[in-house]
Amino acid sequence: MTGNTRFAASVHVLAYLAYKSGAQVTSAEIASSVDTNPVVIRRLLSALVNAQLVTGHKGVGGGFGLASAPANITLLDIYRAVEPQPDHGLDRFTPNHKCPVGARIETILRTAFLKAQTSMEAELACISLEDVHQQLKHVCTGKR
Amino acid sequence: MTGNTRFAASVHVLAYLAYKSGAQVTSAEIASSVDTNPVVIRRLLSALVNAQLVTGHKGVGGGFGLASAPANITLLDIYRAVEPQPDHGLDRFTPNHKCPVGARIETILRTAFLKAQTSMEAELACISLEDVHQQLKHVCTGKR
DNA sequence: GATATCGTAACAATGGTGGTTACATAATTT
DNA sequence: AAATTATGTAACCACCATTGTTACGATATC
Repeated sequence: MTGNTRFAASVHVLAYLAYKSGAQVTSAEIASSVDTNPVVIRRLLSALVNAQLVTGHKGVGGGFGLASAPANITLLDIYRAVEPQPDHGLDRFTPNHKCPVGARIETILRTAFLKAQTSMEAELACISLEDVHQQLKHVCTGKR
Repeated sequence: MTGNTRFAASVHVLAYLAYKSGAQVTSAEIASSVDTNPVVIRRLLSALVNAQLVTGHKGVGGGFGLASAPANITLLDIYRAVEPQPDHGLDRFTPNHKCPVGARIETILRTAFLKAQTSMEAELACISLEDVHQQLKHVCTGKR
């Protein structure tokens, strides 16, 4: 186990919206696809609406839909919408500054982590929701 | 906050061993530099010994030392020694397989996460403990 | 006005993380 | 061999993030 399921679930949510292209989809319907509680989905959608990846409407016939074409939404957009800025534990890592190593290691680690993070994000930026949508249609899972 | 402090602390530990080049260093001394409990340090060192990055010796005059030259140890080696294989929450993410999206999204996400992870690890592989050691000596922190 | 739906607070259950104590094991020194 | 020093690791605790759940107010449609 590592990390939370927010990013995975959010990609699922947006993939589902792409799959239902254009329609207004309720949190209950999405929750059924993700197999979780509608409130959990609405929490994610709240962040996604905030990031302007999704639009939501209340009331009868309401629900959620993509705010942009799938080709214009990358996994990095989704990642940034629902994940806090990762720090690899640096905020809880408080070495002894009286030690020459402890005094300087944080700066060095910060630089290294930033490089790693930037590289990972660049990879996520290369994958669009449209790519995911295409794979959804063509991937043969070989399961069941 | 994101993630644990094991990787950051482990890099600190190895940087400290590089700093004390060759000497046998006790877990208590390292703990003082990291500002934590010696048992926490020994837990990390246990993993690092297992990964053959460090050697340890019991008894009077015992302690720990690097198993290789700093130039031969990369941050990726350290990362892999102390962090479990990250899955971005995929093991707890169990969508409804009766839904066409839920049935296929896991495979797609696995592929995407693997790309991102591989990219990040490649970046960590580019930084050696020797690099960190050099920075330790030259970095001007500008603090205080 | 009734109904459907979102938005969000509040709370519980679970599990990971880090700190601490305790103690067995092993190596060195005398 | 006995004392000392240090590792190795189990056990336990406190803390916090994550997720699921209930509840309920707000809002849009019919």
